[in-house]
Amino acid sequence: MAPKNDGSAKKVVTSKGAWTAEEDQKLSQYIEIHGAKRWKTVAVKAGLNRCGKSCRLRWLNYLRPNIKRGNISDAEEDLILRLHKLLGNRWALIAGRLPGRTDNEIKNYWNSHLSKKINKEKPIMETSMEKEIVPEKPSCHVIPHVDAEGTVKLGITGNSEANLDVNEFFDFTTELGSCGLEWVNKFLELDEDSWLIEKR
DNA sequence: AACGAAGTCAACCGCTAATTT
DNA sequence: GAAATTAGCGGTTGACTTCGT
Repeated sequence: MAPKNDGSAKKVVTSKGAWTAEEDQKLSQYIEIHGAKRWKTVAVKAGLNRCGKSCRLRWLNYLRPNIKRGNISDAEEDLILRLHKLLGNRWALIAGRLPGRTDNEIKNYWNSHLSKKINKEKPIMETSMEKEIVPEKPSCHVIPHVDAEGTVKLGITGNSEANLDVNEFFDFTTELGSCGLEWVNKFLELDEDSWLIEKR
C-alpha cells in the first residue's frame, strides 16, 4: 500500500490526521537534541500543533531509529503466532520480542493477516489439537508478566489443574534466524517451577 | 471504465499504570 | 498519602488502496 502521509495528501491537516514530512522533521530534530521524554513539552517546543500523545506515537512507530517497516518474514510471523497464542493481545509484549517491530504494526498485521489465517485453520486445529487452554478451561488463566529483568513469566490462576506444555507453544524445529528468539531459549532453560508461578 | 466491497494501516481515543509534585 | 501529570497500552476509526464485477 502506498504511503498516505507523503505530504501530497489533498487535505493538509496539521493538528490531526496524517503527519507531514515537515512535522516529522521537526519532531525528529527536537528529539535528537532534547531526547524523547515529556511529550507534551516536545509537542510545544518542537512547534508542532499536536498533542504529546500523537508525537509519542509517531516517534515510536515511525521515526525512531532501527524501525523495520513491512515485509514481515515467515520466521517473524511464526513467532507472532506463537507469542499471541501464549500471551494473547499483549501487542507491546509481543513487539518487544521482535526487534524493530512496533506494537501497532504487529496489531495491524494480526488483524489484517493472521487472524484470518487462524480462522481458516481453526476447524483443522480444533480436530487435531487436544488442548486449548482458555476455551476449554475458562476458570484457568495464563497470565503473562515481565519481571524487572525483562523476562516474560507465566502465572496460572484458577481452580482447575494447570497443564501447560511449553512445546505446545514453541516449535523449535523451525529456523528462526535472528528475530529475537534468544529469550525463548532462555525461557526454556528455566526450571518449570520458576515460571509457573501458581502451578497446581 | 466505473463503481462498490473488501482490505490495509496510520492515527486517534479512552483507559490504566507509573511517576512526579 | 493524595492529587496531578505523564507514559503506555489495546481497541477502534477512517482515509486510502486494491480487487472484483
